[in-house]
Amino acid sequence: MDYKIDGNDILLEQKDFDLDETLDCGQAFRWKKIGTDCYSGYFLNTPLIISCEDRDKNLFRLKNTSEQNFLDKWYNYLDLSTDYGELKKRFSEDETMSKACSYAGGIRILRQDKWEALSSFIISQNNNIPRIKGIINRLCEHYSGYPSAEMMKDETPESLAFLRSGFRAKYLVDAVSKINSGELNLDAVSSMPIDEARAALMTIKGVGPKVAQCALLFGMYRVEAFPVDVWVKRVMERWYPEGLPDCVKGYEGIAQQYLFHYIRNLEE
DNA sequence: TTCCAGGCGTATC
DNA sequence: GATACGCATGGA
Repeated sequence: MDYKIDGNDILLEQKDFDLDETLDCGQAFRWKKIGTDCYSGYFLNTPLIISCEDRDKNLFRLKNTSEQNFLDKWYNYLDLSTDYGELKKRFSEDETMSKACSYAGGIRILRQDKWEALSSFIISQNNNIPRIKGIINRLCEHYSGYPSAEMMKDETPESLAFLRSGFRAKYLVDAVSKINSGELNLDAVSSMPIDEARAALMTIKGVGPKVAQCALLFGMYRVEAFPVDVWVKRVMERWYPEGLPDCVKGYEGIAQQYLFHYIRNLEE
């Protein structure tokens, strides 16, 4: 990771980073493509416009970003402390993983907010990505930013009708209620042993194994969490009927992102 | 029109 | 514990 200040912007040189593969791959739902290799989005309610200036030189521009903002927020959010080149090398001992890694080599796991990831993946169930984005967009427009659970304390399934989120509204309300009552503390969950953390999240109505694993992986950077959705189920049946290879051990969640992207595009 | 989407709750066995 | 089915909504 290397960067310099350029006027009001940060110029970042970063390998193993592709904006489409990282910001528009179904792990986060608030990034919008506003140009060629250019996205606009948020971490919590801090906005960012980021573009790739030179693909050969791995050069990215974070617009209107102070050095402090970059180091305090975006360095962590974009997971710049993790060497994905090293991970891919390790994963590539396995033939299928090797193909998946070279197919979408610019994937990174975003270190998202706990509540935003949990609530986003509650909304994601039995739903498609464009509609998930639409629902989250309506939520953020209504609240002028992504609302905390505290801000949503008075919501009911009826008051959330404007989201047009269908049967998922009551699940959001249950999550809000358990967090505000203190029955569930996401900071505490994030440091629990993985099985315990998953079980705690699954006390929320509408949170099953898949949503819990996504909340752990994308909201709490628990990279050993392995969400199995319809696509990853196909991956497992096709290539790993005996289970995942040893070379991804401890980083199953990151491997999952490569595999998810790989099989989705393979079957399109 | 019917089918499906980064699943889960419930009923039934 | 396994399996079948309904679920809100909207795009294909």
